[in-house]
Amino acid sequence: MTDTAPRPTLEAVAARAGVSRATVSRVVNGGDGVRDILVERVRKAVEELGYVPNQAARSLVTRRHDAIAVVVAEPETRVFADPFFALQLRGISKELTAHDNQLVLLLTEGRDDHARVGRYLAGGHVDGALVFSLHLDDPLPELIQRAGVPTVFGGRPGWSGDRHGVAYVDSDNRGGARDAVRHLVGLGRTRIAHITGALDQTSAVDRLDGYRDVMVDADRRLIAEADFTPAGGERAMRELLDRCPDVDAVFAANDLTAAGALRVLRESGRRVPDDVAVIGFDDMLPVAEQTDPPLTTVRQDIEEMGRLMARLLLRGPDQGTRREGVGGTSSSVVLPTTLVRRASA
Amino acid sequence: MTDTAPRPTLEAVAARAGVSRATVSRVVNGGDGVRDILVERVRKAVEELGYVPNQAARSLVTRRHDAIAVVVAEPETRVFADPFFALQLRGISKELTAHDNQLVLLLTEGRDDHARVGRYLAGGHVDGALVFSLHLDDPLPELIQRAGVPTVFGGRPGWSGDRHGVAYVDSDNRGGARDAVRHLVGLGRTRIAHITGALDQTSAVDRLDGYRDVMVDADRRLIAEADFTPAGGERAMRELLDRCPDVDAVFAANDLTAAGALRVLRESGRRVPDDVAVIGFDDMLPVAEQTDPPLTTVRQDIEEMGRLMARLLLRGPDQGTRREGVGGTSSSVVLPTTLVRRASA
DNA sequence: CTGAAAGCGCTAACAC
DNA sequence: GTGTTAGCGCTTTCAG
Repeated sequence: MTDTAPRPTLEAVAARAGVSRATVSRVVNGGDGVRDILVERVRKAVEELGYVPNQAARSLVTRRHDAIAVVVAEPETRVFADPFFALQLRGISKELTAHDNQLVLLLTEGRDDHARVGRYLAGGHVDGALVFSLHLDDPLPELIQRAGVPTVFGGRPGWSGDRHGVAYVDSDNRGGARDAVRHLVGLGRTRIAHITGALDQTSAVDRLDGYRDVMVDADRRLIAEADFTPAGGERAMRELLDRCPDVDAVFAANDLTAAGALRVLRESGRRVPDDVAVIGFDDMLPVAEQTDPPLTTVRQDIEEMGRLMARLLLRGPDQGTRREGVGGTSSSVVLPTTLVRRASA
Repeated sequence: MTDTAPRPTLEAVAARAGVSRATVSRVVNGGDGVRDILVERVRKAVEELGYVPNQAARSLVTRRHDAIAVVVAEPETRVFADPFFALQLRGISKELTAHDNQLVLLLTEGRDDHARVGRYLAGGHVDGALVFSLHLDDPLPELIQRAGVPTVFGGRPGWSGDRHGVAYVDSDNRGGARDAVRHLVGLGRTRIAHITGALDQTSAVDRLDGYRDVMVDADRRLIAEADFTPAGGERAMRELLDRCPDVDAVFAANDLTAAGALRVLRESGRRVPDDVAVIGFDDMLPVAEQTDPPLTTVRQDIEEMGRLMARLLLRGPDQGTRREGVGGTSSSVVLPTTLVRRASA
């Protein structure tokens, strides 16, 4: 578990190149202000010896780590049941790699883990953190703020009294929801229902708000609460059918939920989209394309969200739009969504 | 991006507790051989100062990092389209956390990334690596071996001439496939087809072998090659229907493929399982439970695979079953699979 | 433009 | 048991 072969040090390279350690260091770190001849000699020595800088030693003096933590709160299995997380990670990874940063993944399962993560972040092991805060009452954001690590959140954090200058990247959930519902309206539907997501997550709340924006004085019975799962979607759809048999369209908070609704609709003998039009959210391919009929849905560019989070963090908190001041700056970003038309609406 | 507040050092704690740095160090690292009174005093000082050890300084001298790299080769989007990866990661994370190790995630997208990963691993930043080698011709394993980092592979690595003593964790793909096909046979089916996965991955090859184990002299036309995707499944199913209209069962290399096959079967007017029984592989819940009818499939415990990989790595290469010798030891593990019966077969 | 020297914060012998 | 001491490998003033 320890290093096997004793790796060459700066010293060794210096000796071989016939220069001082300082010079080698300079060359290794960008090599400005060193004569070309020496640069060449050092490069050669590095090559021959297979020298790789010792990051620990470097960090010790620079106090930087070129590493950022990605914290994923994972109380539910749900997030693992969809590729959301993986895609976001991919975007993050790409951006970090481009900036020579490492990605330290911190998965939390429960209360105990919060403390662990807090400690780790406070321990100054990383230069920043990317945090996915899934629930309104999540204690993590608080802990992290206290750890004093530059942070960007994935998805609008929902803690009460939004702190000043929290940086986050989110999809335009509300706008996307509006587009979906407007599309339904454009189809001539009048009894448009909404199956919500888990309302302790801002994305669910925002999508509900978007629905309400369009359906200003909608029948309250047209709103059924679910939790982003297929099972929840089925349950909600049954309720809906029960309360409002005349429903002619459903906007579900995500694709999984929509898939559940679809199934219940079919069972009940309704044809989609003829009798009831259905729209989902996410455009989670393996789900949206496989349903019967394929799902019309609101797409968000998940990978891009990840990339942006990383970019925002690496750029640092000082480059926001507003002037620095109380509470810092930290511009946040909200990405647009697009409606993807398939057969269900 | 740098540390903000100057954190207290061992020195500071020592001063406050009125002891030497060495004593504080001892207490911090397990505190054996220190008088209880002093332990107490040190603990208090640590608490009051909010002392957290500087990992860089520690690594510099111990040459350990308490960090392992997880390398995921990602040439295809496929892997991201299913929760496989996330589940495995979760298992790994749990085990590492339990042993106070950090998880450094390395995602590779293409050729350039290989070099980067190789350099990182060779750089001695981590104590070991967990590698998901997806394709037979993947250059990564080679690179990694050369880097001289203890490594455990996820899935049997497929490079020609299997090197001595490569540690890996895999599912019993072959056995699982056998179970599936036997189940089909038990159902009285005689024209049992197989839709393969991408045959440049050992899992696909092993599943095909399992099929052949049971269908010893099967009609060759009953085997159609696909690539683990739903689209591939559709294509293969069409071929199959074309070549052998009398097919009465299909064992697909994974659930996604099975889902595609299911769709084509329905289109063609076949009833499942009455006319054609279908079995998948993976038990990828969001897919297997959502198909119509729900999929009978071979389940593998993915999270456990991840956990085992980490355990194997942390335990070190010296504790294998065999004696140490040329090529080391490194016991590998193959996990059993179980058949999950749903409606499709 | 280059080298010498002083640590970064910690652990691990080795004395006491 | 506890303290003293010598680095781990690197960056970075500061001289030259």
